[in-house]
Amino acid sequence: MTARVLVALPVDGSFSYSVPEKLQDRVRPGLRVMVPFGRRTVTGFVTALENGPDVHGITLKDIKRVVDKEEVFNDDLVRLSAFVSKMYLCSQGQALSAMVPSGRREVEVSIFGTESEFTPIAKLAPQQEAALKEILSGTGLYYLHGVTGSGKSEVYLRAAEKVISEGRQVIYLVPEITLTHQLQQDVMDRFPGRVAILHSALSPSQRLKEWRRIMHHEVDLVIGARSAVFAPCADLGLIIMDEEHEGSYKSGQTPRYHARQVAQERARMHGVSFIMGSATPSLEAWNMMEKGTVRRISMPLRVAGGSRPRIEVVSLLGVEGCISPRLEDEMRRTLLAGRSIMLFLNRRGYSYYYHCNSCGHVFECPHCSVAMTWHKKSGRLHCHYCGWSEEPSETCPVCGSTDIGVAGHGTEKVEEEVRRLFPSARTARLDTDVASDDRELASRIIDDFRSGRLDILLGTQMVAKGLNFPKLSLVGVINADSTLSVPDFRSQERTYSLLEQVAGRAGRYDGQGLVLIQTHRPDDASIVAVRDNRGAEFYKGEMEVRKLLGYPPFSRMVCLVLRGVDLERVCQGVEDLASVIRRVIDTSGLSSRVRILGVTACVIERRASSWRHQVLLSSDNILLLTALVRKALGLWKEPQGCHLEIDVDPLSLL
DNA sequence: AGCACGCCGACT
DNA sequence: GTCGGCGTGCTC
Repeated sequence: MTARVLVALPVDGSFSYSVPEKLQDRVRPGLRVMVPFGRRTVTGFVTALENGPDVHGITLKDIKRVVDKEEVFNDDLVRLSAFVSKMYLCSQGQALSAMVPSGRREVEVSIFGTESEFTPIAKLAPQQEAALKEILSGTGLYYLHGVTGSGKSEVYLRAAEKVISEGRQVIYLVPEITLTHQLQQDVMDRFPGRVAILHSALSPSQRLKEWRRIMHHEVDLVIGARSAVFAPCADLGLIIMDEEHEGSYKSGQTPRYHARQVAQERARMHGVSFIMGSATPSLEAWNMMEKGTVRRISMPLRVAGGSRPRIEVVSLLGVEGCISPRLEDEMRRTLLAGRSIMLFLNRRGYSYYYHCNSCGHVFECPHCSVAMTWHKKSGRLHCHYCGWSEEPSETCPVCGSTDIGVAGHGTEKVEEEVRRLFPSARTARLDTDVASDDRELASRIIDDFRSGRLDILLGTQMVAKGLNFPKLSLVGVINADSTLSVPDFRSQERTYSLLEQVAGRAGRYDGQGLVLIQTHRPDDASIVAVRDNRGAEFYKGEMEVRKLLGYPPFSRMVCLVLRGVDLERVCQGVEDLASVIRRVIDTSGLSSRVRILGVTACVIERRASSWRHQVLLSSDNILLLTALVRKALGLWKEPQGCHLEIDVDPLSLL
């Protein structure tokens, strides 16, 4: 007997091994095994058993050891791994390793908060009723487009209940940070004992335990972040993705898959529905709605009540420091009234962009409409999309001011200024750094702010999500430009989404809330759209820009990043790679469908003492493009000491 | 990804 | 003469 095995290495194809006598009754498809490969021993995934002593007339090696007693993947996952491999340019074995938990021994998951308090099921509002009806009327792709408070979650849960009542399972995807205690508790109350929560704090062994429960259909609903899209539900009946626009759905490691894309394929494979939802859909999703690939279900009303806060845009032009007089004024008023303030410090841009301090003009590439990056070494501005570079002018081309240069306020500076202006206010800062190295401190800060022991909270994006602060009545966005000026064509979209998240949390503000958005670019479409509550206009305009420039969603991109310690080799490497790709494009007659956008240094050219250069490609058809790249990679070898990272549908190019 | 095989330059 | 660099190819 022989076994067909996929190895957990970047090696294409499957390999046959003979099953030794003593392992005959222990080797089955769905199990991991250890196999000799070259002169090493590696993990393999058994996908099939075959008869016959050998396949290609070569003597087969023996399987060394069987890792699992019970299956850890099924045929559906093997088929899904084939898709991931093709789509994201990795081996099928690598795809499977990304899907299956690495644990070996099962470890019980401690269950917290099992006291299931009975939550009365509320009657659905008409718009929820209508949404649910439409979703349950057929099978397909749906998008719940509605603000926070429009009651999307209840629609998800009702749809899940229906599917579960038919004996099928549901995968419920949420962004990493949204996996809060509250949501876990709600779901566990709703489906007692039949839920698996795949949160990031689970050890591989605990994850494996949950994984098996899912496989055995001991749970009906799986809730988790990105990787939960691979949950081994044999009776899958529905996939849900909340906050579809969130960047955390895209993996940062090989394979760099997007859970939305995988979910879409998986739903198709199983013939089940896929429901997404957000107040601020990604442009990719928006495009699918426009084309009719995804059915849009609008939920414009706030079921939970409350209204949108007042939103005011404050120009930073001529403002000294980072708190405008207008914001300072409102802060004083708010503190005097005994209410609390949240200030958003959008994370500072990764790179230096060039901007005019008097009119706010940002120097953009004339070909790409993307902010250019200031390079100290060359003293020039560079575009990381097409490679264009130019000498920065001495004066602003818009207003003629000479007050131009590198921009950006650091977070420490803002904190310092707040403490100087409001020395008696109780102020705290909370960002990803604080949260990651001291979780307890982070939750204490949140508690203190909620209970009124803090007056001012300086936070990054992370505090914008799902938090409910009773005394909060003023939100200040310190500098909306910091997301706007990232050298990336998606910066507008991100800015809109972030500001709308802040603004759209009506009913979470105490009384009549106020949002003050400080910016050098008060007329930017993304900011105006949030101020005037005109999302549809923003999408329309942004879609036009993307179409004009041939950016996603009107094209698909692949970014190939070569990194290595030796700059010479890295440069030579990407040049060679680009010419191989050019050759493949020409020989396959695809010059009208595939474009090399640029061969450039990455925006972050040096990281962890490695140089990074990239080849950026685009096409109207992603599978055409990935097939072409696959072909080119077969004709090219990494220079030694260099490593290639493949990013299909990159979300950011840094 | 590793690791061997094999082909060219500068050293005991 | 050989040690060792790194391009090339293979792994059931």
